[in-house]
Amino acid sequence: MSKEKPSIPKGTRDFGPATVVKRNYIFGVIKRTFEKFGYLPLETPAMEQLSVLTGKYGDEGDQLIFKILNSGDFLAKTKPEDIEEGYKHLTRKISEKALRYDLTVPFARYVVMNRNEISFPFKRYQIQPVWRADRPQKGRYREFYQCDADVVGTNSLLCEAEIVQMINEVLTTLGLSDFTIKINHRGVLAGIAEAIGEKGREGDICVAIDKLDKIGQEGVRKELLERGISEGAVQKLEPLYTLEGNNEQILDQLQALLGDTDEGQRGLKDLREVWQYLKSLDSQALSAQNLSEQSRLLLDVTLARGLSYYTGCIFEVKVNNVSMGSISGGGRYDNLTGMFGLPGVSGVGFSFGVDRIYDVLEELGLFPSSSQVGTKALIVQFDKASERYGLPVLQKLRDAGIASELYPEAAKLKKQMGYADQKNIPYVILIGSEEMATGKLKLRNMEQGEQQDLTVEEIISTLK
RNA sequence: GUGGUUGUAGCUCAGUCGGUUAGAGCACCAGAUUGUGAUUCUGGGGGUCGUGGGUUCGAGCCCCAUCUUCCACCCCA
Repeated sequence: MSKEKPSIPKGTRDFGPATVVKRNYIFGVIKRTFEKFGYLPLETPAMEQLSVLTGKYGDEGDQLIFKILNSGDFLAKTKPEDIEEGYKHLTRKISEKALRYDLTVPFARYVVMNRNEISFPFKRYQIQPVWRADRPQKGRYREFYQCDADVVGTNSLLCEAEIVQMINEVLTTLGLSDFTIKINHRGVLAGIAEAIGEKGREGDICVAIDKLDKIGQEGVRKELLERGISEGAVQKLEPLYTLEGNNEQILDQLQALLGDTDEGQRGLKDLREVWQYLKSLDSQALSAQNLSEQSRLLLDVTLARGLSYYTGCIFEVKVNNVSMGSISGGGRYDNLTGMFGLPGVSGVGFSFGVDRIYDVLEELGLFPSSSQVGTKALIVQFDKASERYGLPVLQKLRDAGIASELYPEAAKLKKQMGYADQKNIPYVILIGSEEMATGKLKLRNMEQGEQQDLTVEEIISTLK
């Protein structure tokens, strides 16, 4: 092998300065909103014990966890028989750590480890990358950021209502107006399964009906039958796809259908309570009208979500009229900490997918110019004398809060001007012998190509 | 994990049936212009054709493997 061309792993990306600036704008909006609702920041390690992560995301999820090979002689404890027992067995022998798959499970782990120091309800937000050994696709990366907000230690459905409020606030602040917050409840799904005579089969039913908008009613029917749901049950299920009316009317219809199932009862009661809270909060999610949906908050009985730890309300957010999957999702999990030996702590949370939001804002041209930062003025120098003269000027500009730089060498003017041009610096200040003599510096406006002779103070007041 | 797709200059892409020295635009560098960028003109540098094998007198082009890209599925932010 001769010179090796450098590369980065599949599904990962470098972020150039322009991209980071825009991403930070999104992070900023999300952070400010979370903090406004009383959530505090938390960070956890990039890697967790493998045992903390396995079994929390289902079999599919376990396969997508990036495992970290034990350091040193990772084969020291293995025997030839271990290989024959298959990769799952072998994995436990050679890997004890893994990259985090999401932020919710590490959060639950943190809560359990710090249960005595935390006062409940505990509200935290967390913005960090997560890793999935998935095959990359549009909007799907192997390393991506999640922005989670969770609250544990209360069953109150005010939390669910506030999640709706936060989603609405973040997305509208980012300039999005046509999006749908879908909400459903695991209890409703369980109640449906029971009401159609397939109690306990909601898992299979969910996976199938979740695809309704993609593969259509016939496709779902086929998949349900393949999964062993009876013909009669499928027929009873199908009227649910096309429930008519607004959210409250749908709730009433569901009441009639599932009212006598315990789980259905529980789900509907929760959902009604969420609506009640949102009404009292005068929520925009109830009042705002979308272009493409009748309501921004939409009760959708076909929303299922894969993660197996959800037990109550579940959410998913879709921006309408863009080619992008969901940009946010979450739900209530009653027993996540129970897996780590702390039962009886209910939690609810959700997550924004920044990478997807970025792509959506880019597609819709919604990044404001104010989200661009950069140098405002470049001081051009001709020689040592002008550099010496320029240094205090530079400091004065910075003291005045003006982002500025002095070109660090007496390069050709063409080169220095070109530098300003390329970095999109709007003003250039020229300090030559004439300027030093008069104290009037040349301020050149790079967009208009005009320049005027001004004192440092005049320049500062112009640029401020 | 399954099926397909992509890779040629820093970037976007041409490249005929397998045939001599692989091209263009943009970008970059230098000069025209010793105190003025973006515009104009002139010149210049830059390629192991993703990588490794194979077929052939001869491969950017055909075959195999591998990596990467994008897409569909599974699943998901």
